[in-house]
Amino acid sequence: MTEKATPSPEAIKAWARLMRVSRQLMESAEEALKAAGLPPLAWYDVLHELAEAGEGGLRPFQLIERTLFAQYNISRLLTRLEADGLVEKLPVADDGRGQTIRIAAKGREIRRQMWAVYGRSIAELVGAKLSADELTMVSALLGRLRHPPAGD
Amino acid sequence: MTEKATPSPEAIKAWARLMRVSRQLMESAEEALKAAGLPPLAWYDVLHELAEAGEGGLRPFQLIERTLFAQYNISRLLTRLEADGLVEKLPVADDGRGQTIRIAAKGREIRRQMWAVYGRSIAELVGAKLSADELTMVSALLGRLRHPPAGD
DNA sequence: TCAAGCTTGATGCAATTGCATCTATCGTCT
DNA sequence: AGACGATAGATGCAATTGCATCAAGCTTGA
Repeated sequence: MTEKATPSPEAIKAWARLMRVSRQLMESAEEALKAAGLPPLAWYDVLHELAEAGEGGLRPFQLIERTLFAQYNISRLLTRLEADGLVEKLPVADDGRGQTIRIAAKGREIRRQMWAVYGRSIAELVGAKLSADELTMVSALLGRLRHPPAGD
Repeated sequence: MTEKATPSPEAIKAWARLMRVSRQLMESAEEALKAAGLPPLAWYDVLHELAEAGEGGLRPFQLIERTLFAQYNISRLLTRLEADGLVEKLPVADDGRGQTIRIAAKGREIRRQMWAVYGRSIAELVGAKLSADELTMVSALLGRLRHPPAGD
């Protein structure tokens, strides 16, 4: 496990699998959403975070931390979400620069509809392919690849 | 492991980890290439396939099968690669529609330079985090998520 | 208090992606 | 041969992304 310039064959294979499978799965899920006439996955990620945050909402920079999207990406995504009435932008009292984003009723509804499709994709693409123990093992191993690493 | 509309918590967690970690790792690798003044990962994928194919080259539709890129994406990528002198487009004898793409000497050289950086990323981001056995396990588990599945 | 630097979020512009469609050629069937 | 559908690859146009930069507000420190 020492740092080397040239990766082991096992590392190369794991990397290749990871890249290929994740892309394939993501595209499948994306396709299912599109087929249902629903917005793309990125919207779900944001709506999910906002739904979990509740009425207090979140600041855009918090969304950036949680979703890993780029700043300009979030900025424009929020513009679209607001234009569609899925979120509200509220001024924040103690910081004139900032704003608080709160999910709107329509946003919760769209998120619900998206989850019906997205959740089904997850169940079919992942839940149906591996046992609970195997899924837990995948999570644990992938967790150690994060930065910072975590094994939970 | 029956098909359900609502995925298990284990499936959701594994999915989330997979999406998040793969994106994070990809971005790290991409960033390393950019920092080295080298082209993006997509170029590597194509050059890699072409290098493996050897002098015979590959048809664009074969590249699509191997890399999972969209047709228009490959078409434009090849235009750029050719413009940079990394590949050659050759007419193919028995099919007037098609062409054969062959990697050029400069393409091999760029690929070599990219691998120096990319390989290091893989070694650091993956090879240094998990043992060989664990990496093999990751590959096997992810392999079962492919379509079609494979466990090798 | 006010200048200098940092943080938050937006935006102009170029490059890329996605979608739909197009052209050209091929293969097949009559 | 000729028509019809399928396949290979390119491309116009709209949407999105990435990069760099900007404007506005905050914080600190002399």
